[in-house]
Amino acid sequence: MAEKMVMVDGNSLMYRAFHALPLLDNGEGVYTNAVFGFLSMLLKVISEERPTYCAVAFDLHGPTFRHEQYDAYKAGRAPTPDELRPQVPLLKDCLTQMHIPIVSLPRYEADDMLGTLSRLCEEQGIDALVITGDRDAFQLAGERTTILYTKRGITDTERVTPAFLMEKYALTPDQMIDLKGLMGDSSDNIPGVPGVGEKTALKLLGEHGTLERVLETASDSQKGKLRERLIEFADQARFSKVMATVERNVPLDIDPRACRLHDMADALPALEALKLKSLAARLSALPAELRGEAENKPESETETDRSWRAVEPLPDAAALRAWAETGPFGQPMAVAMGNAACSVAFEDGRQAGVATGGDLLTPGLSLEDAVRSLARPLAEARRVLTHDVKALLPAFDRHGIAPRGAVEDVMLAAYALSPQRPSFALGALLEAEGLEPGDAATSAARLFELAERQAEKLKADGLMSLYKDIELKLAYTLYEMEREGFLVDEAELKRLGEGYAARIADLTARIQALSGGPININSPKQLGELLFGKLGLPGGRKTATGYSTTAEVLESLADRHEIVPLILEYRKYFKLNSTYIEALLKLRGPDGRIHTSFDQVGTATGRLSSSEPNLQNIPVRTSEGREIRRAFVAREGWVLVDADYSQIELRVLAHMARDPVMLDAFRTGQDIHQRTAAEVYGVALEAVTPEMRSAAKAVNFGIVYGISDFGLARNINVTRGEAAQFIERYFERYPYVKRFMDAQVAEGKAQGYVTTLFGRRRYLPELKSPNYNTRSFGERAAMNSPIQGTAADIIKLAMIRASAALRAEGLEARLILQVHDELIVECPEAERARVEALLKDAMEGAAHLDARLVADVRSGSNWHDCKG
DNA sequence: GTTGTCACG
DNA sequence: ACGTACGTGACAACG
Repeated sequence: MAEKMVMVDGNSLMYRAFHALPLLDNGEGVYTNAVFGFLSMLLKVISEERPTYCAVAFDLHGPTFRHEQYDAYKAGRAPTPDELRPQVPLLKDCLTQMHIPIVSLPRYEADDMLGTLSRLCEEQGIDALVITGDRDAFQLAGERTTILYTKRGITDTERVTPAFLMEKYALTPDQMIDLKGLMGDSSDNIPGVPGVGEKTALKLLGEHGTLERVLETASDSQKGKLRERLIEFADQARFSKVMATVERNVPLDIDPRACRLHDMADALPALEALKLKSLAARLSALPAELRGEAENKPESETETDRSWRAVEPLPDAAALRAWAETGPFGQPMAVAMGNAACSVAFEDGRQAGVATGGDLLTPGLSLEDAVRSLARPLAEARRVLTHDVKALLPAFDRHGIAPRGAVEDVMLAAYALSPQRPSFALGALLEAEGLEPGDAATSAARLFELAERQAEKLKADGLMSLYKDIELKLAYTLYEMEREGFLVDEAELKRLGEGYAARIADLTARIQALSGGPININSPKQLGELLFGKLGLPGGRKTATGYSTTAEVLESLADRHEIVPLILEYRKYFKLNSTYIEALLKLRGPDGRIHTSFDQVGTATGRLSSSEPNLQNIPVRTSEGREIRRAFVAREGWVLVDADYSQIELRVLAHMARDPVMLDAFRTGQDIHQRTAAEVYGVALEAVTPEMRSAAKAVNFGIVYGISDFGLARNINVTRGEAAQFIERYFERYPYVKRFMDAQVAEGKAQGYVTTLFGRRRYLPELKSPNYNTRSFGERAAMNSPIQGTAADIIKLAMIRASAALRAEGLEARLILQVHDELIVECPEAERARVEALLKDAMEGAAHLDARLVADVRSGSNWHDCKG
């Protein structure tokens, strides 16, 4: 049977309890009726439902994301009665004593927190029971989520499930939102459509399914007063639906599994102090396992805290080996290893460290020596702590070391905790956790302490899974990809290079002739002087040092002088030759393959980067550049299988914003840019012209980047005013997207960071900057990072899945490259069909979004031919 | 080492 | 009144 979690809307249940019971007091004028009613109900549910986990969510006062746009909201809310208000802290104190987590987040309602917690439960296979007197929560009902709705008082309850809703209203949980959007809700000050009540709304939804469809079809399928109202109040209805939608992606720092019931009896003194004796008795009467006594503690409290004692630097390799292999204090228990140092810890808590490699404290001991010396403890230790495990794996491989114990990586942990650090060097990470970095050996020994401190933070911030299930696992896959490399056809590369060189020589001669003197075309300074000085072309001063000569500027001047197109062409070929042909030839290894390095801790958003060479920016956009991909080949008898996600960022956006229009476009397999054009221009899909689609596509990109009218205007060559109108129209058609973007910025400001679907954080101090530009940048990053970062999380999961699946199937196929939304596998011709299917499945199944993931797969003998 | 430019998603 | 699309890495030029 699945585990169960009980989660309570604290404000709602307290309010119900307060009104259901007479004003009890403890004999000293302290009212306790709401506390009593609340806890009474909670104990009853716990004893009947026998949950493993429990949490209570409270609203904080002040405006919330969902209602802040609507001034009337605050006015409509009845003030908390004077007799109730002081009971809130009393109750919270009791809950704290019972070790039941209290969940609160500024600017979010309890509903949103419960929506998020129940979603987390669903994802982790936990049944959720939501206790609330708020019908808004009905939309949360699902396969694993049941609402225990307190109808009147606190004893009269209803179990609300999807089946219940279907029977009672003939609606799905999602349609409950549409219902409220149409009929409104006076208690929440949601306007809905005037004149449309429950009856009419149910009838309309029965006919058309969604609020959007009801409104779209109103002019055709309705008549009279209703038709007019639906048309007149369409926007109000859409807005009402937005307000009625419970947010299920609130950035909670708490995980269901951290809410395990334990030691509830600790609250007995607090209950007795409030003279709530009968509650105390009922609590004591609960079966011990429900009170969570003994072994039932949450993970964080069951793990034994090890304290690592004195560091004893070792003199040399021989001594290290002696320590490691004979173990003067017993068997090694853990080994800590970085690029410049390693240390060994023993059962009795003693440990020793030694430096290796570059900053030699121990002359003559290389990383290689250290790994060899430590082969046995590395293989057998219960725990191997590393700094940058990917960099250590080659040495592990060379010495046949496959650790039996858990391998950890403090660098990856640090990245999960906070991706933008000045340095990921071990010393810097120690300092970041308040530890003194010493010499290399001392630092290595302190890896133990560092890892403990990081683990606490990872748990507290809900980042443990991101670190262990994504980053740590991915490091191995990346190592294999780097080792595998990408075969490059040298002859093809040289052939292409000769062609480019000829074009460059020809263009250089013609440009020199036209310029009337020698000029280094690669010098922006000389080029600016020629174009805007000698030739007198109109140049807008753009850079700090002189005229701008970017392709954008030159293109606008292309018709003014015949030299300009030649310069553009020269630039293109020069770039291709120097950055790609020449660099790739230099970096080809003895095996004829290019082994890029993936940086796993280099970006602010969670993406990877690639360097020496960067294989993530091999040309593709122009046909001349794309030719370079012909040189990236599969070995004889093998093929490349290349799969890329279709519109992953917009799908992520549709999912995170839960935008019904965008989700509909993806669910029905529409061309998303075409659909956007139809929405924004207000025309039928078939009436969208290529120009309209192209503009809409630019807006979609802009949205993902954190749009500004200026940026959009520059990109699609319209005035700023026109761009602003475009954006306004867009947000009218996609109000959920608007709400999502506003929420990201607000959340970033309130918390200091924004998060991806998998909890990855990006801290954005820029949001608090007094400087407009800095702050604006922060706002755009707040909108973009959750999207770009979630897409990055997803493809990382896909890589782990694909790599594991290839191995499990016993295939020779190997993943060799990732380009943000694209994965490339090299495999024997005979495996092609299986690999194509496997790769597609691994990518599409990496996450379950409301807009499902789609990956397009192609194969060929070279990278160029893998494109349609 | 910084700047300008341009390749990619 | 301000001045920007998000995220990267590599090259040549120039101080």
